[in-house]
Amino acid sequence: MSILHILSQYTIKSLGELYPGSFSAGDFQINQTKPEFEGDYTLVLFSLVKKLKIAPEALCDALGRKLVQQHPEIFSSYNIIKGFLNLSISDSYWVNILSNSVDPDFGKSAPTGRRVMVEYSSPNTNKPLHLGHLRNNFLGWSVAEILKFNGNEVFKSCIVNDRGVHICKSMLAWEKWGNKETPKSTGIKGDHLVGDYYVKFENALKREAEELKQKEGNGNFVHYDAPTADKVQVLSNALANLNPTDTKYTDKKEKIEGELKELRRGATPLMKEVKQMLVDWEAGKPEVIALWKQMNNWVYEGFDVTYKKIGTDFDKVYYESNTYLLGKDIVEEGLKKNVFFKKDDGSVWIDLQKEGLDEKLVLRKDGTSVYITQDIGLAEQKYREFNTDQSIYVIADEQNYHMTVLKLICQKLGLAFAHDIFHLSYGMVELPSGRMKSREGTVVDADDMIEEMVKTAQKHTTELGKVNDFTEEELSQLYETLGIGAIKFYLLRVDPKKRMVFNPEESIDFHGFTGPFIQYTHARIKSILRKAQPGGTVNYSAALLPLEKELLVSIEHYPEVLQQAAKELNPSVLANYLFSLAKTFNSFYSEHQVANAETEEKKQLRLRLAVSTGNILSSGLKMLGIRAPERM
RNA sequence: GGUCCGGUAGCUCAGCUGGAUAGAGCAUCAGCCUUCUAAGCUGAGGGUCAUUGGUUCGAAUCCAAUCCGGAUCACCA
Repeated sequence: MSILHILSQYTIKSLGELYPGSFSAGDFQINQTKPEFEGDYTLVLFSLVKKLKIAPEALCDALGRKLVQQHPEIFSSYNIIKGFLNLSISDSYWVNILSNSVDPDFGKSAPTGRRVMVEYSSPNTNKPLHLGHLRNNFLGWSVAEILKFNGNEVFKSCIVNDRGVHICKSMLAWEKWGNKETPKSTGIKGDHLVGDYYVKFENALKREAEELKQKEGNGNFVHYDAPTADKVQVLSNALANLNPTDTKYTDKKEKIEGELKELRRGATPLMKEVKQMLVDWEAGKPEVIALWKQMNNWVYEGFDVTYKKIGTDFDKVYYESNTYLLGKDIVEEGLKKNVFFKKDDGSVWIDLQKEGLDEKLVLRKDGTSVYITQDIGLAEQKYREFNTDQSIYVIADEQNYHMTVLKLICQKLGLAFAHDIFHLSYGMVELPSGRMKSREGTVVDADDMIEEMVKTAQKHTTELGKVNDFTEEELSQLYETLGIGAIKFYLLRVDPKKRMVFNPEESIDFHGFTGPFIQYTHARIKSILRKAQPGGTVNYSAALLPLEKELLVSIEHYPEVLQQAAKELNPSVLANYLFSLAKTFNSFYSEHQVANAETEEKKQLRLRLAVSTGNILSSGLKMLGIRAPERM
């Protein structure tokens, strides 16, 4: 049990003995005492002052006295400043926690039997992974590991978006301009090769759309079918009638121009070909299917290399080409139960206006399903296959609306798992110059990023020359450990919910609040432990020095941090803690000798501090997907 | 326009279930390697916690309004 729990329980008990009525943890607050005051933990009791009609000082004094009196093994003394009750925890309590914390599994919870699925990564197969995908992968993987450590049975899953217009774009471009080149013939990684054709397609599409714009300037609109031509007409008129003095003029103009642009793109010969290709794919046309399989396989080979490097793994992989028809039968049932309704044209909708949302389409008028329909189906299938208590979706916050709707629909359908759907929504990664846009070529490629970080690790390591005796194999291992550790930590140290700015210069820094800083601390500890190992027993009688105690307090806090990280599904809580622990250790290390301590007693204590800190750093980093090197 | 999210040091971020004088890292400046790894340590400067009002013993934290930024509101995925 943690000191916070103990404190809380004893406080409740003592209050009950001192005053009439019953008390709960909500009646007071426990904070770590500010360094400028004496004490370890501070009880904030102001909310009880009114309830008990007693002066803060008197309350603090009565409670402080009682706590120290009844539990001298825990509380050594107390003091009162401005109505805050500062409690000092006895050194023996702190020293005693070492018997638990030297265990490599310190902080691990017993199995709870709770089953959780974490869906993450979920890439499209038309282009290589970029920085945003890395945040998703690291987050999902880490959350899964944190949940495991907290006693949950976890299943990592992934839905591969392996079909659709975007893939057809790459396919068509390769067919047209590819000259049958392959990853092998070009030496280009498969996912990058396919991505290159996606870019080629987009560029060609842009040119065709530009040509259409020229034609439209000359009054030629024959490339549109009748209904689209009408729409274009309406929009063009609206554009012409905009009042330039309107405060929202530029907004409105951009919006209309955007819509016109989309219509124009849709009317290009290339888009028409792509749409035909998609129809052919759905019809199972052999040569289209063959091409699709071939190009997807190239992508998978590329992804495998990247996934292996960054340590991404799954217990279950779903493919959209297998699941895109799911959900239709659920919609049919829902229609019978009047959860959905059918419009005159045959399309099926759900009305979410009571929930403050809009009407949402679930089946097109031609009876085909849309994204959300598949998602309902897949959610149902996952539940059936894994019998989960919770299903977490790691998806960027641009899909907040979609995920709200998904959950709501499942609830309205009365599906058993509906309530257990949780959208772990994370913010997008931006560059100092703004948002990454694949169409404008401002995306940071994941493979490039990793390579650069590994090279930076190599550069630093070589300059410092501390591991010159390593073999080539050991060295390249170390470079990856450090480079990938740096980027993982960089992306995980920020609250997932918040969007974050990726600063290329800052990210390659290996000093300060970084992965390598923590890895370095771990290596230092291992270096000490190669010289001496704890032995005998800790029979500590001298007073703890400030930095010894600070370390112990931090070590004691670890299980609590893990619980919080699991509860909030937030690895940044862990990342911040590990940094703080490492920092404390480094201060301690620079002040005090461990292996050559002043006395044997101190040596034994400090060796255990080193062992415990090393364990926590290594186990914590592991849950962030970061390896802790023995030497660096 | 509706809905949702955010605004804390020059930059990137903690702190947000209300508590004492708001913290880190980077950057800047000044120190520390004959002692277990200096990818480290110690110190200094740097703040109208977007603005205004409210709630109360107490507000960066809660509420309201305003300003600024972002996301989203497809028979796309």
